[in-house]
Amino acid sequence: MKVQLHDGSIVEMEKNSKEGFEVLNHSTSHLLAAAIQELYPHALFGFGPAIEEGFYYDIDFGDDVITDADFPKIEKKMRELASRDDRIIREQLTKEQALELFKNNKYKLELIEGINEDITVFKQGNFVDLCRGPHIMSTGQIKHFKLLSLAGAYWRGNSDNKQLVRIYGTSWWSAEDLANHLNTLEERKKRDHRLLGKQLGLFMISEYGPGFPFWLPNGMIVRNEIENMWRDIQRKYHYDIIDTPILLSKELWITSGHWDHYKENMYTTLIDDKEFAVKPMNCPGAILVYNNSLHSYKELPLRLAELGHVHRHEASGALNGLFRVRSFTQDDAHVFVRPDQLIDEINNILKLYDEVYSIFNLDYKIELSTRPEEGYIGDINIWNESERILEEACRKSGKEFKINPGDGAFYGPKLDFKLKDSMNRIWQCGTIQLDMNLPERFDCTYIDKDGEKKRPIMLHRACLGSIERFIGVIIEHFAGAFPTWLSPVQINLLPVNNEYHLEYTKKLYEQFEELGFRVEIDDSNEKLGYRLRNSQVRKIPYTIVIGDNEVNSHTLTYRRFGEKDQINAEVKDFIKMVQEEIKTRKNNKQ
RNA sequence: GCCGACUUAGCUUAAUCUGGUAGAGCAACUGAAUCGUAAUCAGUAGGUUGCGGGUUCAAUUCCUGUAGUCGGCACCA
Repeated sequence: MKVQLHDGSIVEMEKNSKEGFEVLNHSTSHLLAAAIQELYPHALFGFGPAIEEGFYYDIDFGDDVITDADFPKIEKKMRELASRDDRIIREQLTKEQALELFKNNKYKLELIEGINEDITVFKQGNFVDLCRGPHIMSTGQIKHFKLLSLAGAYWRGNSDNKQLVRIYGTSWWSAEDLANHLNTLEERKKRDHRLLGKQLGLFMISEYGPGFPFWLPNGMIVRNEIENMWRDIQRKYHYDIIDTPILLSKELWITSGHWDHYKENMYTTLIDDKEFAVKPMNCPGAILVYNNSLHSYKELPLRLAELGHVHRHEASGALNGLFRVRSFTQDDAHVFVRPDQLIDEINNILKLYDEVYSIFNLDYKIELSTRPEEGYIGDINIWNESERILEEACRKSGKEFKINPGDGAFYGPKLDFKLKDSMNRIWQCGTIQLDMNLPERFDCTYIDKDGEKKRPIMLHRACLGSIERFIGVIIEHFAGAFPTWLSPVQINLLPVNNEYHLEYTKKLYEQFEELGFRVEIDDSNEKLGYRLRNSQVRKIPYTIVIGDNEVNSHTLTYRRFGEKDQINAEVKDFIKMVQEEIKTRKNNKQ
């Protein structure tokens, strides 16, 4: 494909590359704007860029009201314009020419005022847009697109500005690619954890507690299994487990600095006329535990882990299933280390994270955020040294790694862990943050070899992040079909005939229950096909059918979720297999 | 919080545009069929149409307020 750039040159580009896709979508956003201009002559245009999986355009429709019911009409106009195959023509303007051309569009004028380089516009038919490109050569190449949704978006991303109407769409080179993409969107919808959470009885959110999830029995099993795994991991990596109060005095939050920076997101209450706050973070609690006793340099690193139940007042519009809630539990830990231990400790945590993410078959990449230019606290030598250590440790991990210069918090550099799920979506879950602030504020110390009091470095680390959110992620990652160790029900026993085969089935049930398997019998008065279907709908890992053959041979026949194969097995072999799967927390993809 | 849309039985939804006693499928319950790998048949029950106010002879339908949800935006020290 040929592409025209900002400087007017025309280059060859691979159609199916990321860049090629972006150019097509960017040009499609112009086509959208051109169609809107014809249909709604008073509309003013803001930004219209390509994004990861498509494009959008921000538009001020004035008094016209647009709904997604208008999409077919707009798409039709877009097709009509595309069929004219207008050439897309780049023109370079002086600032004065540009200001004159866009004199009726306050948004473009604002943009032009801010441009110091060459100003270019791209024209197609009657439509002209301030744009630095790149674009395709003519509109006729735009054939396979769809408008997807409509949303409000602040002009230039600033909530003090007016909201424009943002129209999202996606554009592809072939009908097949478009269909595939729409399929993926459908598949993601089917996997939506809110939908599956309802279908599988995992959790609920009541209108009496927006953002405060309830765990239903099935979801509680998943959650408990994850917490058991968490406990095993903390033991293995030599963490001490603690628990700290949910309500603590306001004074503490003033000392920690949270009150100053965060109070609008904190829930507060009065106890005997004294102000208390519900913890939005666990750090101060952990520090009180640390400061509860005197520490020798020999005790470090001291690793305090906590399933910390925190509450944060999130804006009502931000709430989203388990992904964004007001009450959640962090798999939190605070590690107090001597500077000379930092490198080993970071490696220890990286190893821990890798082990946990592997359990769920989640690949990940790591990002390092370094010291902000201004407003940071702490010794610059510690900053430099710790950034070097973090970078070195990450590079050695062999994972995809990136540095975000200046993105660190004011109190220390951090690592973020971005997980990639089975639908290629990225979720930020884990973090490791160095903190040079709180140990100072709370005067944390240890007694060093030389008998002097020294300041430890504190590391905040959460691997899953929020348990609630993480469960949301894996519901979608596994499409609700949990690995055996996590499944609310692991085995479903179906007697073919509820009279003749029930006795043997019950014996198996008792045996399995004795072994700690989560097992059910479905002897309801329904045909086998009906009960089997139910078992599949509930995504139970093993469905076992017991009929004459099994009763006579003292065996069982099982079928794995999602598979057609019927496997006849000795009872003891089946037990061994399932036990192994649970013990090793085997995931479905292994 | 902001923009927009939505809210009907446990769930999925029809009727809403054009006002006239809310209709179905699944699930539940009852009965019959006892069945070998994704839905057996018949029947019963289930609704102050999110909540409040208004317009109207009459409101699920129109207007308005409010809560929640959804899509985004902003936010996530």
